Amino acid sequence: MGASKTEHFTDEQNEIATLAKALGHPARIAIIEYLLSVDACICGDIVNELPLAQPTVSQHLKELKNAGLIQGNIEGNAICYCVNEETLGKLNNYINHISNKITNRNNCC
Amino acid sequence: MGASKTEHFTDEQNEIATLAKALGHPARIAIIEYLLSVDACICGDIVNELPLAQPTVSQHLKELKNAGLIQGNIEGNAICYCVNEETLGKLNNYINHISNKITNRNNCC
DNA sequence: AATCTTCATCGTAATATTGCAATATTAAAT
DNA sequence: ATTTAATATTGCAATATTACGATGAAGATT
Repeated sequence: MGASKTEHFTDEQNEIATLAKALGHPARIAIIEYLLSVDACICGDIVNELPLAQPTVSQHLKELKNAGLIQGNIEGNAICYCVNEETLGKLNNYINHISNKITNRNNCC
Repeated sequence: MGASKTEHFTDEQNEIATLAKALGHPARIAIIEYLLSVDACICGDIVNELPLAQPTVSQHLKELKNAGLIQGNIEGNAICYCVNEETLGKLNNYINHISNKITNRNNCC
């Protein structure tokens, strides 16, 4: 198949899965880290930071954008990118939430 | 291609991407949520909780296991599953960490 | 021993992802 | 107007993922 049966799951489950999936590639993790490391919006030069060809980087940026994890602003010739605080915060809240639920009361594992 | 160029990224980037990828499917989010909701190790019956066939669930469990997000203990005929606190904690720490880095100082976005 | 239960694995089809070369687009610079 | 620079899109090949029926393996039940 290859297509997920998203209709059988809750909106939240699908939403979180989409965010996690968007972060499920080292290049995209690297992009997020880079955007955060410069602590500002980045116009261009993301391609130079990654060991991947320009179309590949562009594709990864697109996926991060689709998931809402980054935003891009057209700045004349270039495009300024930055991390979307709200979306990353949503994922953060979720992971925090489920992490706090772990108790492993009867720890068979 | 279809294969990620993992060798060009740091161990941490690859590790986090692997964890995120493992959570990048609603069924696997549902599995984690279910394991946490019962607040215990679950022997079997995960298949009954999901709208997917048994081999499919087994496959998803395998991926979660490979990523280290869950553990499975053989309990006679059945297998007891529970969430691996350490691994989920690692992802939680990471997301917390990068979330805290957001400042969007010159907010062009 | 034969059967049932539980879970994993195999095989396979459908689809998605990854990566890049080639090309297109758009705005700035000349 | 041409050229340059930055990014997106297209098209394609290689590989991965998702899903499930069929089958296998191993302990439990009868």
